[in-house]
Amino acid sequence: MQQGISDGDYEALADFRYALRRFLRFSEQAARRAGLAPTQHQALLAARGFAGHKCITVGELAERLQIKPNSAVELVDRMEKQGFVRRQTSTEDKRRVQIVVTNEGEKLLESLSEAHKTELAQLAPELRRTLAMLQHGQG
Amino acid sequence: MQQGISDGDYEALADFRYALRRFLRFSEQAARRAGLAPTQHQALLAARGFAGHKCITVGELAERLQIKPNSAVELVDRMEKQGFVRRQTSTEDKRRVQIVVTNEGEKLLESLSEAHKTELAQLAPELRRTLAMLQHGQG
DNA sequence: AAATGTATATCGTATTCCGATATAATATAT
DNA sequence: ATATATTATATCGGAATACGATATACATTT
Repeated sequence: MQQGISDGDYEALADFRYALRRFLRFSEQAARRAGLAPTQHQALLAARGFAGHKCITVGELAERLQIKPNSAVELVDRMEKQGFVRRQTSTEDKRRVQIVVTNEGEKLLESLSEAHKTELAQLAPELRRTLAMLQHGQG
Repeated sequence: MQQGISDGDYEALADFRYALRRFLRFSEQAARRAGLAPTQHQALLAARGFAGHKCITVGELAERLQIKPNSAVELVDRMEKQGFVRRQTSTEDKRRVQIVVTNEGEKLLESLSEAHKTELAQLAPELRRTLAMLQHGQG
């Protein structure tokens, strides 16, 4: 069989999506409880977790969040207004704007990240299971 | 250390989110190309992949998509209008409304599911890697 | 049969992403 | 060096969709 979708495949795909949705919903609610819009949380994480501690730029943020650059601009607007990040125009290339996470932002992110690490430990088995089901069938 | 978030944890969490975002974006675009809103695609999948071939109800759909029941109602409204599903009030409990996928819906879902199976085969290693990084550190 | 509970439906609202467009800075070509 | 093209960010109006509050129909309990 070169492709072809079986009942088991549909079920695995559906279960995988369900596990993802639960994770994303947990994440949304945790962020909201912390006073952050979900995407703001993800932006803080993208900034803080950007490889090698370089400051992320607006464009790079857009890529990491898979949104359009103009949407990233608006996202940073909102976060800056609430004091979670600061803008800093790059000295090398003055078109670029780097995003600096404030102490307040950092604090929120740390607490959220602990919760996420815990939650992911719970959900990882189900994610792995459904992925494996898709690839090796039978479950 | 009983918890505590390291640089590596932030990076793993961020990379995991990035992989998820890319998958979700792929999925969105594939659905849109097929003429489906992303959530409609996921609803079709949830209906078709619902364990044991029972017809999914509006409320169960809401649970599988992790949205509120009234949002599921609206989603089904839109899908019904476009001819991807039909409503069928349950005979056992006339409060419940079962969602029947039409041939057209089924056809779209099959083609999308093949694409998703392929794409997930690509992305699974990165998902597994970032999950493992979070739990066993060192990458 | 009255009261309580559950499943779906309706409607106005809010959030956020996007496309189109503008502006500033840099890179390239002549 | 200067005109042109490209890249990065910003602005704004519009569209989609999920939500809360509320309504209705059916079912269950007492």
